[in-house]
Amino acid sequence: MEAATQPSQRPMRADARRNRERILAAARLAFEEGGVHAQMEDVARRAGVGVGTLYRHFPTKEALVGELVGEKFRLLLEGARDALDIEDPWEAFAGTLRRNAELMAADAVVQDALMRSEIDWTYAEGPRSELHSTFAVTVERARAAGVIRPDFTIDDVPMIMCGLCSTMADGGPGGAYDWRRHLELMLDGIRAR
Amino acid sequence: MEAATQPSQRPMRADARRNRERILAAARLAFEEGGVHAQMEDVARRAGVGVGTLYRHFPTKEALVGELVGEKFRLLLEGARDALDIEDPWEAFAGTLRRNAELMAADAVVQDALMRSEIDWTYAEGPRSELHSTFAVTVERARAAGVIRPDFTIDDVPMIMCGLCSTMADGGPGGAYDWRRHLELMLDGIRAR
DNA sequence: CACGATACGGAATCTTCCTTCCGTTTGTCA
DNA sequence: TGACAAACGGAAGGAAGATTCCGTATCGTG
Repeated sequence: MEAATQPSQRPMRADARRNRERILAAARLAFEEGGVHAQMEDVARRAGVGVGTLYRHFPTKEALVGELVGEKFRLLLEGARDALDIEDPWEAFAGTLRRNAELMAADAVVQDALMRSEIDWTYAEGPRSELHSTFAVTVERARAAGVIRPDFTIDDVPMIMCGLCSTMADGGPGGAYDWRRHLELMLDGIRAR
Repeated sequence: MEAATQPSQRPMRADARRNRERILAAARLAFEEGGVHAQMEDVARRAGVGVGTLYRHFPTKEALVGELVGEKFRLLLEGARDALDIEDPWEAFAGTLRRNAELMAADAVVQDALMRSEIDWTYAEGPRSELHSTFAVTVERARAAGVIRPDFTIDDVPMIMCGLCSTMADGGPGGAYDWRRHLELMLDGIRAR
């Protein structure tokens, strides 16, 4: 979330800082809608800058997408952290999955990111692994409390989110799938019986 | 599975018929591995023909992929038909999902097809809708028997398969996801309790 | 076996995007 | 305000793939 160009150096010119924000805002918008398919030129246009400027701030499309994915994962991480304060073990677990699913539903890039491997994970690796280990605590707590099936592990979570994201992103031959229902079905499969 | 070029006309030259088969075989192979990403030139090379010949038989990549998707859906349809002969309503339902999931796992194009909307469904529409209505019978039977949750409908099935396919196709940052497990979790969520 | 009609091969063309380059503009500092 | 580095804009350059074109080779028939 800070300068991507220089690790230190003088503070970055005012217009540059402003443009960087504009670009990120435009990218959020463009990628929310079009997923990875959104084009660099489109992002530039929305930001009101030339492509050259866009590339001055983010050396490749991957870097730009990576920044957004990282941003999203930081939000997911927040969700996982908040889960630690929720008393009820099932609520902590299921509630967080629901909340974070909503976050994922909000934009298409990250859905694409979670599904296609075409994205350079290095940009979001930090938040991703931290999310993993943070939510692991909640999973363990739920299991210890006996509210989820005993064979469930934190490693099942990414898979579930992957499946879920695909139902958000797509929406078969008809209209759109009801991904919230998909999640509820899955939660019922995970809950101890 | 018959001539795509002419609705009637004279019988198609011997070498042409042979090449058509070769192309389909090569395409099956190439697309099984690479999904929609497999390239037309690659298909042609594997078939031992030039791209020109490939295009003589299938006017676009979409047409070729469509043919394969249709082929796969015909297999899925068979699965759904066989389900009608299975006594136990739960076995008929769950067993068919398992069997057809295996079929889907066998090649990547159709997974892509089920997920991304980038594919022209007209080519597989027939088998697809027939599959839908055929399996609806088994779903209804399972519900009537009280072995699946009462709010489950046939329309939930494509969504589930979509989610499932994404876990086959991808396999997150680590290796590959265990999609069979994904299916079992989901089945547990669907089964009546 | 000779002659069209068909089919073939694959280089060339077209498209779609991402990325680079460089002449111009703008912010900053003295 | 003048000088200079930093930043800008957007036309041009590439790369990857799908698709077309057309001269050549092959099949099927009289």
